[in-house]
Amino acid sequence: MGPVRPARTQAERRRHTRQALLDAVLLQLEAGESFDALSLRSVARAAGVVPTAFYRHFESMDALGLALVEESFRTLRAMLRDAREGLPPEQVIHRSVEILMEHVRQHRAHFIFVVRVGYTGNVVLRHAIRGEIRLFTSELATDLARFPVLREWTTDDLQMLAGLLVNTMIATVGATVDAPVAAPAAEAEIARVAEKQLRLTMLAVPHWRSERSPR
Amino acid sequence: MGPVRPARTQAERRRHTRQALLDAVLLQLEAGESFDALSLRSVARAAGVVPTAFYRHFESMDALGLALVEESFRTLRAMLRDAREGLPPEQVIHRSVEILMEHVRQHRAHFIFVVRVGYTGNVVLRHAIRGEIRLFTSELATDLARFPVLREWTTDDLQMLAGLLVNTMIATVGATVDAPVAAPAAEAEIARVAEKQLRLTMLAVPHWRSERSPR
DNA sequence: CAAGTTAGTGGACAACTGTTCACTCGGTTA
DNA sequence: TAACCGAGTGAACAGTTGTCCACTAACTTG
Repeated sequence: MGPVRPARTQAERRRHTRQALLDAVLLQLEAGESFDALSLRSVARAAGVVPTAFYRHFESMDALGLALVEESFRTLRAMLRDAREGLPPEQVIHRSVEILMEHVRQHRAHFIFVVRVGYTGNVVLRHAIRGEIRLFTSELATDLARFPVLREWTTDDLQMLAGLLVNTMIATVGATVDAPVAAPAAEAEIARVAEKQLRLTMLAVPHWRSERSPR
Repeated sequence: MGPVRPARTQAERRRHTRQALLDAVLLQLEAGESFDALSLRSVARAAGVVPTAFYRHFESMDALGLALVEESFRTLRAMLRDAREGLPPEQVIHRSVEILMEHVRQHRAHFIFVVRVGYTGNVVLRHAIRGEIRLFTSELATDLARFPVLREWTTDDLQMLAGLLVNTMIATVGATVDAPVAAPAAEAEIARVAEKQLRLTMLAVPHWRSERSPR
């Protein structure tokens, strides 16, 4: 069965174990562990590496967590990009939910990480994630501004609307990753509700009058 | 300064330490710790009791957590009750948000517990909390059914709407307990956004046509 | 008041934790 | 090729953890 050490160059080897550490955490999260309950040692062990080797890559579990925040939000932004283009103006909502569910299925661990750790006790990670979510919301607000109905909305109102939509998304993701893996019926039900909620929200848009610019 | 052992009867004494254990957890949560990172020993220590005494009251940290779920949702239901009565039909929304913020201020630890642990790795606690939230949502749906505009809505649609409102509440609570304690400006801003979001949501209500009963 | 019950004690246990240190040994570079 | 560098090793550390056990002493009950 040949040598099992495929990483030849030193840089390759480094990248490889680093990723093994990150993946080890994601795997344990997916298995139901809580991030703050993970020990450096268990992570190293799961990555097939001795505890001391951990420090060659991250100075602490927090640092590793921050790396995961980056990695996860790369995924989230890719999703937003997918949603941005190729959205038939009718059924924007239906397609958006489809795209969301699709991404959750494909990057389950990343979404679990964001949705779980974003509410954890760990202050530094929680704030990092909440900050990224704020950014994410702002990006969505900018996207929304392109819709004709929303063209005259104030930035403040757009943020408020984007926040509402993101809340719904987060709750949807939370429900999805909580449901058993690959349970199409449960997923479909969750998607159905999410779609209704988004439809209802958007239904209000034409009737909104901001207090701030009441003209 | 007299004797510091005010619990005379055995039952009193028991109740007293039990509550001390619960409060110790709430306090540590409020201080930023994660529930799954709390150790039985640290809790006992903070309650001023030896580790073995813990077992006289709870067989595990999970059991203690479940007790906290109960305690917390007693608070939440009290809030719902407060909101149910004495809501001037105009400004229902404004008052609801006020009541919510008021309760969060007064029972901060309980809300922190629900909002944090409801997303934690700990499966049994997470499910317990999510179950309670579902119940809570259903109660809200029932309440909503009393509003004239919603009288003809299907139960399914009412649940969907209640879910949307509860999502907004949860997000609002999350933001509030994340903000520094007693920061009126930050709180006011959060309340302002929440109110807008609820207003927007309710704005859609008169225009909603369910797919299911399209008459 | 004597016997019984029980909340809380204190010591011990093996297991696990984060971090340190001196080390090996293969890829990199001068 | 020789010196170097750095990813990963392995042993050791002091501290903490959950749980077990025999114990005490104060409240309760016959």
